This record gives sequence, C-alpha cells and structure tokens, in this order.
Amino acid sequence: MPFARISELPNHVGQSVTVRGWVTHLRSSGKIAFIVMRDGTGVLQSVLVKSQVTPETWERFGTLTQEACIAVTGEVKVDARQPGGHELGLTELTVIGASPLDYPIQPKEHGVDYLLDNRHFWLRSPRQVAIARVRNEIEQAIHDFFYGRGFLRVDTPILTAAIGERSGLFSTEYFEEGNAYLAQTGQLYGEAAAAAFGKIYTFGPTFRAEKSKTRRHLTEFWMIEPEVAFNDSDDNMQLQEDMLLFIVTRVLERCRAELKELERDVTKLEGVKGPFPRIDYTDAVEILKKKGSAVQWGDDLGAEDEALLVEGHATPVFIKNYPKEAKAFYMKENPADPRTVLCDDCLAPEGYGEIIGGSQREDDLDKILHRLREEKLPEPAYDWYLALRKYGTFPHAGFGLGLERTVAWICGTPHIRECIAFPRMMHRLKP
RNA sequence: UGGGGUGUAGCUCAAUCGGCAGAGCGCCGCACUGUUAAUGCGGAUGUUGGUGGUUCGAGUCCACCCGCCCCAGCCA
Repeated sequence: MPFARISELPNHVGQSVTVRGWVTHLRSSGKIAFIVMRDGTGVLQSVLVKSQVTPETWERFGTLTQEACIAVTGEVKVDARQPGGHELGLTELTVIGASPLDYPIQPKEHGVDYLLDNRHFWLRSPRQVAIARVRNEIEQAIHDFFYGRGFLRVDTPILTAAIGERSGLFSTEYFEEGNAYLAQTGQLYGEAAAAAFGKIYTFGPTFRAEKSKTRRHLTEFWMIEPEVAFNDSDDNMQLQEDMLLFIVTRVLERCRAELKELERDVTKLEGVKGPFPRIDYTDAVEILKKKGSAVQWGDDLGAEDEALLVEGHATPVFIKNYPKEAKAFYMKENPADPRTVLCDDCLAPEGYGEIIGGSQREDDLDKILHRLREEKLPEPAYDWYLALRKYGTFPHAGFGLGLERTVAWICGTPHIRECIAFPRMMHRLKP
C-alpha cells in the first residue's frame, strides 16, 4: 500500500493509501468512530464504521489516545465537510507508538507559562505550526532577497573576545585565552567582510545577557545584518524598505493558509507599501511635543514615544539621525548636524516597535577613536576593527533585523516567545 | 533594577462579610451510525506557592520569603 502525506491526498482520490501521523482528536458514536490526525503537512479525519472493519481493528480504535502515533489505511474520498476537503474510509489501523493518557496538552485553553514548560509538545499545535512555517518563509525570503542582489552570506563567529555593544555579555572559559563572550552582533566582522566582498549579510544567533522581561526580548535571538560598501545612510534605509516589502509580499503570496490559522488581519499586511516615511529625529521630537510628550531634544525615544510616532501609519516608519549620545560609537557623524549621527530605527506598525536598527558607519579613524575613548571602551580589543579605517577606509552602512520581532509583527503574535522554536529568556533555559 | 498584578484539582478558573474546598475541561463507566474542542447520564480527583502570626475558626486578614506574568529601562 503506498504511503502518502496528508497534503498529497488530492492526488490519491479513489485510491487506498496509508497515512502516518499523530492522533489529535477521537470521537465515537457506538458504531461509527472518527480519528483526527496530524502529520505535519495537514489534518486528516478517518472514519471507521464498525460493520465494515474487523473486530480487531474496532477494538484497536478503543485503545487509541491523544498523540498516539498511528498508521491508517483506507480509501481517499472527497468530503466537503472536512477542512482539507478529503477524508479516509479506514480499513486498517496500526499503532506505531502509544501515548499514555496524561499527555500534558489538551484541546483547550492553557496559560502561556504552562505551554512554555511543555514547549516540546506545544510545537505540535496548529497555531505553532503556522508560526513556524511563516518564520521559515521569512528566512527563505531573506536569503532569496540578498542572493538575488548579489550579496555574499558570511557566517561570523559566535565565540568572541569582548567586542560589540555595551549591554550584557554571556561569558565562558576559553582555554588559555581567558574568557570568551557569546556574540551580541556580527556587525564588526561584517564590516571587515564588506571590504573583502562588497555586499554581505550575516544570518545567525545573537546573545544578550540583559535582564529584560518584556514581550519584545529574548536572551537568544536571530539577527540578519547586511553590510554594504559605498552605501550611505539613505541607501541603507532604501535597502531596509526593499527587504521588508519583499518579505511581506512573499508571505502574502505563500502563507495564506498559515495567516488564516493565525487569524491575522491580512489587509494590514496588504497595506504595507513603499515608500516608508523617513522622519528626522529632530522633527520627531517636535511632533512628539505637539502630541503632549515630555521628550526633550537629546533624549533617546522611549517605547511610548515610538508608539506615538507610528500611530496613524500603515507602513513601517524610519526615525533617523539620533543624537550622538543616544547611539553606539561606530555610527558616522552627520555632516549636516554634528550633534547627530547617520542612523535609523525602523519601527513596525501596529505597535510592534523597533525591528531594525541601522547606520552608516564612522569611516574616519580619528573620529571613531575619539568616540571609542568617550565611551571608555577597551581600545586594544578593537585594534583589528580600527585597522579597517587605516588601510583603505571606505564609506559603508548596514543594519540589524531582529528575526523574531519581524515574525511577531507579520504573524500578529502578542509575544515574540512564540516566534522561535525554543525561546531563551531570563527564567527559561528548558526545554 | 523600578512600578503593577498573580499563585486554589492534571489544565482553565470560582469561592459574597473570616464560617462544610467548588465548577468546566480532561480522565473512568454506560448509551449513541456523520461527529468537527461531538452529545447525554453517572463517577474519581486537593499539602489553596512556602514559613510564621492574629482568631473559637484563615483560600480569605497581617509579616516575611519564593515563583511567574505585564509595563518601564536596555536593545533587535
């Protein structure tokens, strides 16, 4: 008997096939019974009629439990009542792996904390499968976008000497070299690679030992960091916009079923079109003051301020050219207003907040040295990075896209912890 | 690290003024030939997060401790 995946059943109507998967629901009415199962490609209901199967098969149905792994054999029939449009008239039933009665997840509401304790099982639920598929599509879209534009993917190290940004570092012993730190960014390596390959991007995990406990933070998250030689800050924002539009278009094209499962309002995503507004920080402060914010020029913008700025926009919004003091040392001074640097934050609509931080990099050796000293950063750790400004320095710009934040926005999930298979948070290292 | 919540059955939650510890789901049994988280009837299920205090009596009031959630900050 040929094996089939549930998604392939339309090609087997009228034929007898065997489908393997896991029981999600069992229903019985005395002489007729139903098995609903999942195989990762779809959902299938099999029907058993007592008078049409062997007594052994009927008895075996009685032993089934939720999440038992089974193989069902029978004829594929078209049935408009079924979500997938097909049904199996069962003739044979085999138990591949039994499942005891105390399976922790029931077909009902559970609290998030409980579900995260059981994340290894929660992954099996339709909503979680849909999120994982959208994430996968976004990842593939990003690779396709950069590949199509001639970018080289560079895999940067995860174990590093103390280098990167200022926030918390995870450390571990590293042979005779003292401590190694888990990478918080691949950017500095990306800059080195940009001078070798022109246009590059990194795609990998990053680690932040910040004691953040919000729906927007993970201690381990995936970041995409392009770095482009000869791009300025405006080119940089255009690249961000093009990439986000590419991602949204791709998900709308290929993930309709998943978005429906997630009950995502797709009109919100369909309304995402270029160009995205580019608001100067200085103008943003004036807008915020008019809206009643207490923000003063020089302050970094808080989450509440960011929400006010995105309010009323259907697309992501760029806020650019922040005051120097609010941003990292490597950002290039703005020649038009040296109090500020050439950078941007990209704020997603619908309250999802910052999904990208980017900047043109400081390419002047004296200026970057000055900023490094102002920030009291350990100069020797940056020797190779500074040398990039000594030997053939070049204008360049790049950004970091937070993958889980992007997935959360596109899926419309309330918390980014659902947007990665096994989230790492302050109080969660297991499973 | 600050502010606000919350903790009761396997899960989701209720318990009025301090007065017998409850319901739904799930589970077990029975019935049912088209169910969609099937339905109907019956049944079992507790260290009320912990320690101490007030009281004739504490899930409820008080003190301390612990866990978690949300918000802020940090950032993607």
